[in-house]
Amino acid sequence: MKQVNLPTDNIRIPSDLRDIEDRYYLFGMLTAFANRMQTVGDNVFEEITWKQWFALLSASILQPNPSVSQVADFVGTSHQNMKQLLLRLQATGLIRLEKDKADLRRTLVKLTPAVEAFEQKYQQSSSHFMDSLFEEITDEDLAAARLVLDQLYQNLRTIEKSISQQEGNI
Amino acid sequence: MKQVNLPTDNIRIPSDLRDIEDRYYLFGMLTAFANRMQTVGDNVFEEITWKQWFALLSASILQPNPSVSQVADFVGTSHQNMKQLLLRLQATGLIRLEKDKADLRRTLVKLTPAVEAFEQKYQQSSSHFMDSLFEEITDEDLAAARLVLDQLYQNLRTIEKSISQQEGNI
DNA sequence: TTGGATTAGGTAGCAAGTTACCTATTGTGA
DNA sequence: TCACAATAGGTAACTTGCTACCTAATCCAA
Repeated sequence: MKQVNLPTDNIRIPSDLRDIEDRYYLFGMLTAFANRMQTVGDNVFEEITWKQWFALLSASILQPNPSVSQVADFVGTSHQNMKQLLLRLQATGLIRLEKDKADLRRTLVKLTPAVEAFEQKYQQSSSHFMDSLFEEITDEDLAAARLVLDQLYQNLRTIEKSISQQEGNI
Repeated sequence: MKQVNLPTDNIRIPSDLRDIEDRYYLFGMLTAFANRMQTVGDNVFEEITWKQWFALLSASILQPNPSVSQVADFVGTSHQNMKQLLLRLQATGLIRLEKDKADLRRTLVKLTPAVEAFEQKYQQSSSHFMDSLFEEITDEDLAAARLVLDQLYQNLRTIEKSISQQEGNI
């Protein structure tokens, strides 16, 4: 049990909570971060939301020609949700959804040339945003945090798989 | 630091995640983790969702008598959203929403005695879940990751405030 | 003490997420 | 080759999240 400083400005933390376990603290921190990240991130771009930007980034990482489900898996959401999100993204003209002629089940996510202009438009502001977000965090800190999060994510995937196997057995 | 370029149709994409800048990697990891955490977490409890559990935990941390907005701020969501979530939580009987007689604007979040039985019911499975999630992560790792996430969260709050100030000036 | 600022919350509309269950296509082994 | 499993996605109903904008209660300073 260690000392905990809960990250809130306008909420007084009762002293009996100093003993929260680090694991739960990390947990709450990740949840609150994800929640607030959406709010803040939606202010970075005019045309698209923060989640749409992350789907766009993911699709670009997975080029060439990822399917809807591949992007969904990369982002960590269901294919149903990703499809809806990608349809909205397609409406902005940044991507194009195309049936794969080689496998009629798949829908491919293709980036359009509009992405280049989009990227140029936000190059400065997005890198400024990243600089602000990672201010005072060194490369060493980052690398250390990355190791822990990698392990955490791997463990989560393991749990996820054991759950879906259980359900498959019913 | 490597440059991240959002690709157009004719730009080659790094196929390996290790080529991505650490900051973007951490970013994507946090997002994917939060997404998958909801899916996995919803399997931990029968009666309530993962988000509802986190709201319940937050309300218990903020006792005595936090308001809806205080819980919302702690969790990192809007008060409108938190109110809806707490209404569903109230329907399960674990909390009670009450007008504050001393300040008629506020709605207080009170835990009911049912929480105790709830905690007992899930004591084993939830601690087993935590053990699985943090497997092979040492206390030192945890502490290191926590320092980074604390700084990251603090930076995010700073950006959040500068945004709301900008909007206030319009 | 009154009038403006602040704070708490309500309403509405939409984006993003889930599970459950369905169809269609593709892959595979007897 | 043909039945069946696996894969990709569609539909529906629901929870969780947001912003914009509203009212009501409280606070505070002239």
